[in-house]
Amino acid sequence: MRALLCWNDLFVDLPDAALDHMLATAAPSDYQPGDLLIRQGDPADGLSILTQGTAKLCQLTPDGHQTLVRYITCGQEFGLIALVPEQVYPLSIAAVTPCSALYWSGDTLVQAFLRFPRLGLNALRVMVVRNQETQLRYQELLTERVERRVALALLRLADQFGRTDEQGSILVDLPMTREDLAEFTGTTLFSTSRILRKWQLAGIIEPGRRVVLNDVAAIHTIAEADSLESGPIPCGR
Amino acid sequence: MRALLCWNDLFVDLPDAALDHMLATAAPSDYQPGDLLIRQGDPADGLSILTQGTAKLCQLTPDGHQTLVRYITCGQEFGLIALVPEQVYPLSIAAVTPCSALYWSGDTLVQAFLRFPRLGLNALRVMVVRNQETQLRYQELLTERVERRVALALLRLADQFGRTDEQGSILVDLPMTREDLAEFTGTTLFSTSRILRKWQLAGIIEPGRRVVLNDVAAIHTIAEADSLESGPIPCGR
DNA sequence: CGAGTTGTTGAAATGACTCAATGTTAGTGG
DNA sequence: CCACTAACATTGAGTCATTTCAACAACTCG
Repeated sequence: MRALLCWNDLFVDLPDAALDHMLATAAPSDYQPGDLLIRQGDPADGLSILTQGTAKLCQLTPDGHQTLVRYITCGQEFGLIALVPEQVYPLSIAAVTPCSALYWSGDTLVQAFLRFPRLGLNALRVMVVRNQETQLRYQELLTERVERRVALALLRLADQFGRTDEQGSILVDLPMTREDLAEFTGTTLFSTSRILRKWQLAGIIEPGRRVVLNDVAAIHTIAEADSLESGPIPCGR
Repeated sequence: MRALLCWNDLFVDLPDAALDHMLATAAPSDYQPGDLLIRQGDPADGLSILTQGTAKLCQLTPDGHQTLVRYITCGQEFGLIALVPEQVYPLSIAAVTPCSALYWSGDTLVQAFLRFPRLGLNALRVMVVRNQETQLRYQELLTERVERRVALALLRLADQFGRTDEQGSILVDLPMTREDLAEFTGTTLFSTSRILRKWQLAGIIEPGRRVVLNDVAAIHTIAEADSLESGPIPCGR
């Protein structure tokens, strides 16, 4: 169990006393697929760590647009915003597979942070890195076309959820609809469908609820350089 | 001088000893317009606080696209990434007006953070809030059209740099070209030019290197609801 | 005053979205 | 285990916002 905590950078290099304290003050809970671990708009009251399963972070814009911020898995924390007073969760988190989590209330946390300075430093590092990632995605959205963004998204998901098989193909082990992908990359389900289909015809991927990447190099190429337009598969045929 | 530190949420509620320690270990420096306070790609070696002037955070993408992340002014910190080992600055910071800054090296900082836990908590809060802002902008980019994004950008800049005059107009006191605005909102200088011109003809703003918002309410309307398309000014005429 | 930067504007090209119709898959209950 | 249903995926045609590119006008700063 203690090992579990160490999966998260939050708990790196903490004294045993701190880990014990954290474990002792944690409250466990379980969720079924579809359950909300966090509801957007609720007061941000605590931080959690996923100990099992996969969940997705969804954000609903004021005008009703749904966006998929990212997926989290075992060992990843959520709700750091509870460290800031008077805040509200800016997004919902929904279980994709059955999930378990450990929970700490905001007060417990602030106490722990003041008692174990290292914890604060770790949390800060986590947030700094996360913000950099957010910033990077922002930049991609700003400058890249849809096809490239989808490629980047698949690579990212492969990194997080990929299982390589004997043939070197990577299964992105995560049930995901075209619409999920669209919300994740900032496009429409029609566009993702078309793009995935094109890549399937090119033999680069096997589509389905769980995508298989047959030719990761090709996707890298798309993500970083030119699209397939100029390649062997004429567009729209 | 101590008051200066308190402008930043980093130093909220710190004991006097901590403030004194921070002041004692700070190194001051000055910059002329155009100077780089930080160069993208350099090793992230320290954190600073602007004590004077305005600077812009610019990020260059691998494919050579320039983006303008945000502006910072007096009291705002930059370089928190130096808290994470082995990092590189992900962006450049350039002085827009003459600037002064206080600087702390990464090592100094880590020591200070471990010695004054409250500092870590504060920094964490700053980063959590900043990440939320980044996330919000990401979402806007994902779901909003260019015109609305420009409106949102102007409102944000007015918030940060606005000086209200007798007539209730707001001067955004920040020299900014169309291209800056374009890099800031993720569009082209042509689009920002057209949009600003349209708003000028509608009497909503006075364009120039420093934009004046005559009718903030109208911009709010554009930012939140419908564009002017359906309004008194026919588009493209 | 003149050279370079910055801003404006039009026309054409286009990537992506919208919408509607149709096909496919997965999961449910008989 | 099969049939049925609802969710998901594909595809085409039409549209539109935005970009691109080119030409020119207006600043502004030595």
